[in-house]
Amino acid sequence: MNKQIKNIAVLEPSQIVFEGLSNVLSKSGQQFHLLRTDDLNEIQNLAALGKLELAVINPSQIQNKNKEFLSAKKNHPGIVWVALIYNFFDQQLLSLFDKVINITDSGESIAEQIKNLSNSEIHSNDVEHEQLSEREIDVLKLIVKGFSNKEIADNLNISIHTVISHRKNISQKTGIKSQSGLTIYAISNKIILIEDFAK
Amino acid sequence: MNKQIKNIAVLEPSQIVFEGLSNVLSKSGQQFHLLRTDDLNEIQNLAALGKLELAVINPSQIQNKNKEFLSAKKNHPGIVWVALIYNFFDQQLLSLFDKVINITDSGESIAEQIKNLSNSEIHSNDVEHEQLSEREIDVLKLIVKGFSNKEIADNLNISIHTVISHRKNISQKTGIKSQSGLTIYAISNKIILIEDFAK
DNA sequence: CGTTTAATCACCATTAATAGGGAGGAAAAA
DNA sequence: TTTTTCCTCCCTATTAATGGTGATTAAACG
Repeated sequence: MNKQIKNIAVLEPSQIVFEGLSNVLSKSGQQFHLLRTDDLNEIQNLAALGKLELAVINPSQIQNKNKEFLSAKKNHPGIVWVALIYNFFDQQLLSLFDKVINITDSGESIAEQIKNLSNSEIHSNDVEHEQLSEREIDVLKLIVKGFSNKEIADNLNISIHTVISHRKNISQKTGIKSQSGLTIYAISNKIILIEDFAK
Repeated sequence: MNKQIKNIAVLEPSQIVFEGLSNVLSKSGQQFHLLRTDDLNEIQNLAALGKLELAVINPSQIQNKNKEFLSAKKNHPGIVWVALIYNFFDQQLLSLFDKVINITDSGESIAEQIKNLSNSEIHSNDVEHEQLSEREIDVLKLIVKGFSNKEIADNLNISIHTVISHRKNISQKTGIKSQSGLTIYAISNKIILIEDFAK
């Protein structure tokens, strides 16, 4: 088993999670060097300096930055990209990662999973995530809030036909037809926050 | 400022979160003694021994155990009940707690919030939640999955009229008419799990 | 300077959902 | 035992959403 120090970039907004991860990994018998980062660019800079083997990322931090993330992956194929999740995320987003680790797994399990990740034999299926346009997101937000097409039209000061057009495009792009599916899509993609509803 | 050791019971399934919290609190300048627990009973046992001042709880651990939780609160009025959240929770569930802390807050902020919590001047509003009937929940689950009334009827082997009736009652009871609202209601109340969608 | 994308608007036909109105039976609570 | 709740079913209108096809304009990309 590889006993070298592994350098890991961590993109995670919660200090608690970062420190917990650090603790858990330090007990694993392998040495890790964790670097806390604030964005993808920082990870890319670290990667450019070499010796970075893993990037552990909270997927919320790359949301709506798919292209950026994909290009980072392309530019640094030696890195294993790990999603550390403690929330609901869209499957398409998670599929961009080489590995998904859940925060509720036991410490040993997490350490084991990270230990065993090597930068070989990783191949990901880069699904191009079709982005919604600004206007489509406007409409989606209102759909999710339960507004009718008419209400959405009034709200955005456009014709109901336009709203319907946008809806069609949203359905086509996402492959989701039901309002509930769109709601879940919107929650998963942080287009809306569920807290807004629990007012 | 109080410089005594504070005993805190922590009900949190994620080891990472527990250890991160422990780290963050240890840097606060006040001494805390964290006891990791697996369920409410354990917290009550600790409370019975006295000297327990705070309980930090992941609300998912008391979901569907509202009565148990309320009785624990009643039995141990000296304890401050804190929700530590890193997920979406129903506002009514969170309102059972004396304080809600978000995991994405900075370490200093979290430590500060916990330091400043005293077991005085805490009062909560215990809201009774109107329950949906079994059958209504069956229907709601299918609504949220995006099924049409016809599909729901076929699925449950009842007439479409019955489905519509149930929908009427659900709307009346919850005050929610839109599919998206119901979806969020169902997610918040764990009637459905969002993971089921990300198949 | 074309090409593409986004945003806007339109019509038509079909299907689905909502908002009212009831009604009967079974089971549980008062 | 009366009352209430739940589950089941039905009807009539009205409103909303979907699917398809198309068109115009403006901005952005190359």
